[in-house]
Amino acid sequence: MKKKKTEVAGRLWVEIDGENFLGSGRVELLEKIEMHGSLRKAAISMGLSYRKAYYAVRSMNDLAPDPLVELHQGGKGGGCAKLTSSGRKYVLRYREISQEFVIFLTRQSDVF
Amino acid sequence: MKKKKTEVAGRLWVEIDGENFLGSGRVELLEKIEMHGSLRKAAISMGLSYRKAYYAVRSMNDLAPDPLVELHQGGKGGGCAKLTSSGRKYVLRYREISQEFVIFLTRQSDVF
DNA sequence: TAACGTTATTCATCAACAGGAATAACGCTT
DNA sequence: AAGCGTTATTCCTGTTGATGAATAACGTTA
Repeated sequence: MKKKKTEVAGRLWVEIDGENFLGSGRVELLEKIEMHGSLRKAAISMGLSYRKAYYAVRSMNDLAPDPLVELHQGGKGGGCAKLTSSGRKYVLRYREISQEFVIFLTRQSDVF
Repeated sequence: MKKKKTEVAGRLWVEIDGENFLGSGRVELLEKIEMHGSLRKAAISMGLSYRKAYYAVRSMNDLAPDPLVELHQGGKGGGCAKLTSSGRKYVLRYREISQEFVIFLTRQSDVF
């Protein structure tokens, strides 16, 4: 008989007023935006369609009290996307709870 | 400005060999099976199609070392479905980690 | 052996989602 | 004023998943 590997898995996200606000995908997108300074390049770099990325940013900005991303069209380079300080804070906070979650899952897996 | 309610949410499940084994829906199904002694009645009672419930039981029995549910067709009453002692143990274990998870989420929400 | 209510399985259909294509809008640069 | 590369938006289409319908298989009971 084959040895079976059992583990407790899960997903974690943040809701505002019951709506999806932040998950691992969106956080990764925010990180890529900071890295590239462009929404289009950020989307492409993580294999995401531009449209989906755009709607994600729209949704985050609409839900939060302050926008996480500033979008500028036109101008030098055609436009740009910048993470606000508020956006950076959310990324940091999400990374923290994400790490706690990994620890939680590991502990639960051990005693299953 | 409207007050916004922010909270950390999540889903939890158990995998065996990387495949979905137990989640909240399946556990509820197991409880209903124990309650009704019939897979069909269990499915209907929780607004699930019989087929989906059947495949769920199939999947669980196939993945675990021992079956969680015994299915008998024909005979008195047309057939029956019974939770095994192994199945009962999984339900209990899942309830435990599920409670821990609620505590975890509450704590994370408080400090977000 | 006919009836019964369940388990077991296949099929067709419909809706929701994902994704790409195409294009407009924008503002700085030259 | 033309060019550039981005942001902003609409449209269409293929795919996938969910769902119900229909029916076979089964074994006890009367």
